This record gives sequence, structure tokens and C-alpha cells, in this order.
Amino acid sequence: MPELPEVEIMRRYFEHSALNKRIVGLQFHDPLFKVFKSSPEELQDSLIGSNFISTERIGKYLFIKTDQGNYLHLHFGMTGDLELFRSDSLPKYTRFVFEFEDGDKLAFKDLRKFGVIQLVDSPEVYQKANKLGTDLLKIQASEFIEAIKGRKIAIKTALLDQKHFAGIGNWIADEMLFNAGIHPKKACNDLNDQQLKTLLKEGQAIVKAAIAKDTHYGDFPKDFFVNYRKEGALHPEHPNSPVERLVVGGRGTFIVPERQKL
DNA sequence: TTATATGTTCGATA
DNA sequence: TTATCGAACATATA
Repeated sequence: MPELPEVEIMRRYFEHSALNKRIVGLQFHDPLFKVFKSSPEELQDSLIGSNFISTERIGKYLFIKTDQGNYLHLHFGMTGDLELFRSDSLPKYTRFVFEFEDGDKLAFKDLRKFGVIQLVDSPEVYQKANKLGTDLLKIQASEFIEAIKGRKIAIKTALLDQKHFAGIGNWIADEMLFNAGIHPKKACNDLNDQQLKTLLKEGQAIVKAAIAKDTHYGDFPKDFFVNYRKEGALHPEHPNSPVERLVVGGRGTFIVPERQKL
């Protein structure tokens, strides 16, 4: 699920469900500890008895500040999600649970276990240390253009790289390229500033629209490309050019050939 | 059985 | 040293 808009919605969900409540317990449900980058002892020491007081998001990376001053970092990988619950039975694919003093429990669910749970000093420190770029909604056009210009890799590969700007995932990259009429395999250094500017504008608009719809795909505008993102589908603006699937940078990629040419 | 899935990282190579 | 590419990770579904 999680690209920038989904993580933004999760950030808000976390704020509504878990802020300013004492943490009284933690549960670990990942025997091989794949999603934990901090040890259970560290997490216990740092979180039990503390409160979460605020949240921040950079691209797909979520940071939650504790009243101790440090942060819990959550990444949702491909299949991560949050769910508030109270029952004794765990939500499916739960890997981690926060227990709060009011009886609420918050599950970190992650089928494929590509997610990350980790204590960090601060978002800024993490961002520097891990070469995480500027959030897509905050980046200036000049910075965006500079980050792409001159590279010889495929534009889609550059869009998915979180190093210079963060938040674009597979479907949003396809959506941006469709809107801008650019072929995903086009080399970065074959694009002019105007095209890059358009890409950024489209990307920000897509992300904002998705957030406005609470990332409920069914509620997205009818002409969003993601609605036709499968082989052979027909976008209303291109009734004679069925969607084709290709692979770019190892990721499934969908285009309308008539609109996106090399 | 094989291919695919909304993500990131790491090792090999240039 | 930096940029790029592809495999790997874990699990379910078509």
C-alpha cells in the first residue's frame, strides 16, 4: 500500500489513535525479527512509560517523537499498515503492538515484512545518515531538476530513487509519466527543464489528490491512470491504444504507447 | 508451477 | 569514489 499519500494517511491515523497516551506494553510478533532494527530491550527501555507527542513524515518515512526526546521510525515496506484494536485476537499479519494505558492497542501489520521499526535520534539525523531526499511536497522545482538532469538512467528509475526527493513509488511514477506524456525508459538527460517541471507539478498534484481522497483508490478521479494500470486496459483519452506492460528498473511499468513514446 | 505485488538494500561492476 | 544494475528479502494470490 504505502507510497507518500498512504504514509501521510497513516501518520494522521497514528496521531488520532496513539498520541499523548502512556505506553504500558509492547508485543513482538516477528520471531526472526525481520522488521526490527532496534532490539526489544532498546524499544522497551525507550517506550514503556513514555508518550508519543508528535509525528513527522519525510516521503514514505514516518517519525514519531516520544516525550523522551528521541523518535520511533516506522517504514511500511510494501505491505505495512496500522490498525487500532481492543480485542484479544490480533489483526492479521501483526508484527508489533503498542499497548496504551486506556486499553487501546495499535498493531503494526506487515505481511511481507519489508517494513522497519527503529529508534532514531531525529528525522534530520536519519535523513542525513541514510541519504534520504527532500519530501516531494516540499521540494523546489530547481532542486528537482538539478537532481535529475545529467543522469543517464531511465527517468522512471530516477523518480523511484528516494535519495534526492522522497515519496514517489511505483504507481505514482507511472501516473506522473502518463500525465506528462513521457516514456518511462526515456533517459534523464534527454528531458528538458520544462518536462521535468511538468513532472514535478503532476507528481505533487497526484499526491495531493490521493491524500484528499484518503487514498481510497475507488474514490480517485475517473481519469487517473492508476485505474487503468493493467495490460490491455483502455484509458478514456486513448480508446485506441491499450495499456502495455514493460519492466523498468526491475519494476512492473504500465504505459499508453500512443501517448508515451521513446 | 510461474509470475506478480504500491519498497529498499546490498554486492558486483563500470 | 561514485553511479548503475540486478538480485534478494517474505508471503500471498492469480
